[in-house]
Amino acid sequence: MNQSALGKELIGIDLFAADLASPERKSRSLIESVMHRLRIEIVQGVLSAGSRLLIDDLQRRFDVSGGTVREALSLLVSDGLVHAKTQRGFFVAPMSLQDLEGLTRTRVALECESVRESVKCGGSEWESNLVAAYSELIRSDERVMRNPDDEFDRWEIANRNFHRSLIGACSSDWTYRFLAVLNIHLERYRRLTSTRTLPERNVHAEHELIFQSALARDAEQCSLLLRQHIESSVSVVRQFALLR
Amino acid sequence: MNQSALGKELIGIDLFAADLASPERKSRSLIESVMHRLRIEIVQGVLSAGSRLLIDDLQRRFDVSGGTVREALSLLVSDGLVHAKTQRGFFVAPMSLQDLEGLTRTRVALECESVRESVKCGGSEWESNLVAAYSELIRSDERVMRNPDDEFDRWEIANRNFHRSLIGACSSDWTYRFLAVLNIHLERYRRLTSTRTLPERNVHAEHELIFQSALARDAEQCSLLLRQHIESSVSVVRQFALLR
DNA sequence: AGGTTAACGATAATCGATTTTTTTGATTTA
DNA sequence: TAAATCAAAAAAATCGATTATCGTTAACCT
Repeated sequence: MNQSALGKELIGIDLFAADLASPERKSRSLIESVMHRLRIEIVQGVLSAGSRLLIDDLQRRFDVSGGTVREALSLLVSDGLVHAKTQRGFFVAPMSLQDLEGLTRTRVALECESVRESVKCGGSEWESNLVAAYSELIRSDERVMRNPDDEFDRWEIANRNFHRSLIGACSSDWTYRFLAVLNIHLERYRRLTSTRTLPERNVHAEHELIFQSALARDAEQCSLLLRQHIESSVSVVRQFALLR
Repeated sequence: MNQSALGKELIGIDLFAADLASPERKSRSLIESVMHRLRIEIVQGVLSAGSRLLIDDLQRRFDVSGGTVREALSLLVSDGLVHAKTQRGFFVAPMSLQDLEGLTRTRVALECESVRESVKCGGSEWESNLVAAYSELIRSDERVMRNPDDEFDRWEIANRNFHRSLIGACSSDWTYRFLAVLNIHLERYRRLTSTRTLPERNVHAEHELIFQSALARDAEQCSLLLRQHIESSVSVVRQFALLR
């Protein structure tokens, strides 16, 4: 990665959406630990969208003081998973079809523009990273076909890495940051479609076309395919008719 | 505005970058008040980029408890003005040329894509809002020529409103949110070019062309002009050669 | 009955003190 | 000299208790 540090040691928004539960995420403080646990519970839907986050409850549940809970929640406001209203507490960010569409449109804007730039100005390092990420994704594709339950999480990581390396050449820390936020929210919607079965539509084929157009340095084509790829994954979720 | 509430009452990121000091910003809690004051000091450079934010100092300076300061700082992590590192405190977000470029690239991606959509699908409401915002901007242009010092802040607001109404038809809450974050950071860079004199290059003419192409429903042209407009405003700041 | 106020329980906000952790600077050791 | 050690000093993290605010219900008045 040619990126600057992007403050791996900074706390706040989560840059590694997919591997939420990865083991090496050792928390160095109670605040961080509570923040992390809350994030998982929100993304997984244990704490349901829109519901209130009562300090007292959480304080008891996590066996920490109120202040610690409040600070963890305040930090979670960063990635928009938690909303805060003055004098009336914290809430899990609500979900809605409108929100999902906004999420997607914004992702399209950022990711498609970035891939255009990357394809144009990506060097050999970008190219080899991309190739590596793609072949890892294919391998993961096969594995996940064989036994979906065990491999799904790893497939998601491979998928995310592929998307990241597509835009790896040109995007800024800010773009990364925002895409990370969008991703963690999108993951929340994906988990709503409970069944972790692999999508019926041929994601695999879509990836292949995107990959090839990137290598062929066809920026416009690549961007277009990527847009369709992203947008079509919405319609899958949309079928579940989220209310509001 | 056709937007959903976008939680005006939510605290966290600041959606009204320009009118930081506007009077009706009554804070309903100490946390909010401290957060607000800190935000102003950071954007204005009173607290310099990269510097440490010591709890003890701030606690004394604002005459509140440490916990209150910590929570205010944690909330400021949302809009990236404050960085937090576990067990070693809070910092003012650093500034660098690279950061400025990333900020700009990301803004271009979001704003240009949004304007494309808006120009395509904007209805009469969008159009009349745009016309209103533009004419207000012209009026502000004139006023600010006459006496720059007094009117500058108001011009910035008019300018921001013009940009917002350009993309008003189609963009999502997420896009708004991100653009607000980018804007407040860009404002920090603008203030670095101390002199609040109006830009030499003809911003006025650029705005006019953008406005006209929007009304003419020439999405591509409008997007292109907007891109150039945004990018050229960077080079102004760039001259000041921020180090690091 | 309709609306206003009063009181109370629940919850958020805030503080001051205490405990950990990091940083610093002097001293020792290889 | 450079690295390692260790003991304050500084700062962050955390807690438990207190205070302020909100929402709801009950009493009250015309």
